[in-house]
Amino acid sequence: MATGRTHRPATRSRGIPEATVARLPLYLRALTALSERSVPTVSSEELATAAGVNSAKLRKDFSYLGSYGTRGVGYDVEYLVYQISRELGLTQDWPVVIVGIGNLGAALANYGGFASRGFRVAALIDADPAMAGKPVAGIPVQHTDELEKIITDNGVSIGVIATPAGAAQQVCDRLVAAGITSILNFAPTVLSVPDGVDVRKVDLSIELQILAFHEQRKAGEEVGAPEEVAGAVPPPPVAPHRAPSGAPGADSGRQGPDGDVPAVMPA
Amino acid sequence: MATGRTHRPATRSRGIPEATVARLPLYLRALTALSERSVPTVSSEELATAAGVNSAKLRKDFSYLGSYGTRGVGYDVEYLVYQISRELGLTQDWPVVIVGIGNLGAALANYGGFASRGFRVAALIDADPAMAGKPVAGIPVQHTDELEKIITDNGVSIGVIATPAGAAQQVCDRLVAAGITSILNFAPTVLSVPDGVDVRKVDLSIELQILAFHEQRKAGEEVGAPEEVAGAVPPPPVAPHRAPSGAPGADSGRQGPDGDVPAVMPA
DNA sequence: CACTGTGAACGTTTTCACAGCA
DNA sequence: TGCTGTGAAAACGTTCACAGTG
Repeated sequence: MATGRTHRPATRSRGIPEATVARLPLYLRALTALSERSVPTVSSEELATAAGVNSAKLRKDFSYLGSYGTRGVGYDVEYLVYQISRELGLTQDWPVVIVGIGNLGAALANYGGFASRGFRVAALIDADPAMAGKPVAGIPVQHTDELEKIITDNGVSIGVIATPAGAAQQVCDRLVAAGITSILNFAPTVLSVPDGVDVRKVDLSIELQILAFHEQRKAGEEVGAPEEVAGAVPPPPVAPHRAPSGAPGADSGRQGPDGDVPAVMPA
Repeated sequence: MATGRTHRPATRSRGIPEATVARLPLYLRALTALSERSVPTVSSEELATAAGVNSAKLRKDFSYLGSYGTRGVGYDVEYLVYQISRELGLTQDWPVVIVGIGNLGAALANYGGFASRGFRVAALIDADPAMAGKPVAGIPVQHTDELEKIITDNGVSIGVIATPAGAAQQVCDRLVAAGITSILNFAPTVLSVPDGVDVRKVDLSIELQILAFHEQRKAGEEVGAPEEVAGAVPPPPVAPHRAPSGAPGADSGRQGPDGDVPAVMPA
């Protein structure tokens, strides 16, 4: 999952559950595809399949938005596209700044999926003076010094952080001070932000680690017993006090420099 | 959240909850940072703060792994690093292939966070013959024709898909046929895979859409009433049958070509 | 009749609060 | 005393199953 919120505990008013909100973009994607193929209506069953969920869940989700379907028929594709877009706030366009134009930042700048939804890359910002002025995805990179001015002048409220981990909190603080209230963080760090600022994070290596966990499980099962993989390692029995110093493999491939830092490339 | 599983409904045996598994990498990252600063022990409170969760959750999570702490003291950093690494399967190294070497694929290939955990980029694969042989991040790109051979020869079980959406399912099928059992999907499509294959997805534009939703909420609240933003749009009252054709703004910025497809660049 | 919309059952995750131990 | 480990409660999310309706 890749999800770090910062939210008032109980959302007041006609609250749509977080889990539902997180699936709306999925439905929207599936609906957009249907719309392009000029399909006029879908059943919850069909749409659910296209979105990779089950139909009960989809219907429950839609029930939070209102009654947009027709019993016996299904949902009108165009109408639903519109309703979901509106609910997600995609009927307006959102200027976005990307900070940290390394490999990842550049990839994000070039990513077509942003523009096709309501997002517009308003500026690219990097700390490296040598990058200043260089165009990436047709947009000239600007220096970090300009950060506050860029945000104010363009009325930007969403920022993307693609810097190395070491720079992320500092960049975050400046973004927030400049008026940003939503942050998408690609740097492998926990950002601390004041109340009222939303942070979502995407951590590439975390996703792989979760896969590795399940992969390991599978490997274990193949052998037969769901037992600890035989010949693994002697886990220090009770008191772990001084145990670690000798824990075999504990330090194996864990090279010191590099550790957590690199987001992709020093920005 | 970026999360698409394919799992046996109820995990048998000493099952660690999915939610806990998803947080282990977070704890590991925080612990690794402490380890590098030679901090010997942490309390659940400190570690929780560093990982961005609350301490009750962290202690519950750890309780699924076993009793690795010392009451009145806390957790031994090195020992916990080892235990969590082992639980996640990071004490072995995992060869990984990346398919689709566009901007994003290249960024992933260069990403330091993979190597620093147990992951090794075993091969880069792209459909473009012109890319074949070109080194990216020091690794020569190989042509898709070699896909099956690469996977078999290297015993790869984890694949990363960074192709455009249109190619993703096809690539996925070949990966699975070749023996891959875990996939990290960056293409904005739902992949269908047989049982026993895990898929996790990361969709950059979905994350932004979720932020936009909350951002819109904030904007609405500022004005005062948690009511529908005034002067929004006339939602067709009851029967939505023919409504969409005229739904204002429904087709606003939604340019036809581009729609869902571009993962970043035609691989 | 085929479908949506939804209460109610169920399962999972989070949080609370405290007993138990070093 | 200061912490962990954990039952029990509460919150949240999913699934079931069917009543309601175009």
